[in-house]
Amino acid sequence: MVGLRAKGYRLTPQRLAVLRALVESPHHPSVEQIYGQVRLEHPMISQATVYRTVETLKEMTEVLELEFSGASNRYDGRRAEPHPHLVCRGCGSIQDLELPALVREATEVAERAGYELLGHRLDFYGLCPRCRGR
Amino acid sequence: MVGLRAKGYRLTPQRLAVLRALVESPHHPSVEQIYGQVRLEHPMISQATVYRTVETLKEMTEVLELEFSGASNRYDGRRAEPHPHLVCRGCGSIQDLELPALVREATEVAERAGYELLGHRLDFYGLCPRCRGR
DNA sequence: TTATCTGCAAAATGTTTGCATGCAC
DNA sequence: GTGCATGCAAACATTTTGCAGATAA
Repeated sequence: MVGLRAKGYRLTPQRLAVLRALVESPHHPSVEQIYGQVRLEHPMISQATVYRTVETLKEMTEVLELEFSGASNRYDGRRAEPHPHLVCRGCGSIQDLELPALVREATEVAERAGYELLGHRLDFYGLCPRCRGR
Repeated sequence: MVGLRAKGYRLTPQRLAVLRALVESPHHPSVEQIYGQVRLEHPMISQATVYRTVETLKEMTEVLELEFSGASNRYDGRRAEPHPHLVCRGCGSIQDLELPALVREATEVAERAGYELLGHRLDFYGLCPRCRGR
């Protein structure tokens, strides 16, 4: 699964648990949330291990990291290639968007500028329908 | 200038200096860099004041903040509305992009999802022409 | 067997805050 | 004169790291 072994990494129970938590959640969880989930079955795991595993998976391009300076980073274990998101400033929820034309067009522009493109961030911040009501 | 006074804020030398540093730099400086610049003329200013001023200007929609979790946030005092950027992972340089059609289209999509839109982030990460050579 | 991984605690980083003093108005 | 702003240092939040013991291969 995901080829940790194939790439020379050891397949530890902790890594499997973090990976499962990431793949099973559609909510773009933070390390804190992954930690809480994983601890249900691995009470002895440490946050440091979660941080390290997430970093490893990021290097393997198996998760996508969304950085937030004021708050915790969030992780997408379901779609590791960069893609657009809707981020609610009220409740912190994050949902995926499908905008393939946008991504394609944007990518072309960046490359035309002479950049070797490594990734992108196409995120929209606002209030989700639920949070608008308050 | 910029109407700090008009909005009920006091016009202090520190605030003016930070504002000037922001408007004069096209490099999307960090607080650290603004601090270094401002200190040339105000040796007694503190970093806390720069942080507080930048926060104030952000609330006034006079600067745009670009968050980076691993590194310092960067600030654009020349164009406060959200707009696309090219960010070099090698040297950290940031340059503005003009993609009005992209922004318009993207905005429509987000609003169609029922969001009250507050801002967005359309950034591209890669290696600039200079850094590609290394 | 052995190099990698883990848990723990401490450190590092960027940012925010409390408080006494200073200054814009 | 009054209250907002500043400087300083301490507090904060998140993430990273050093190290000794554990474990996958």
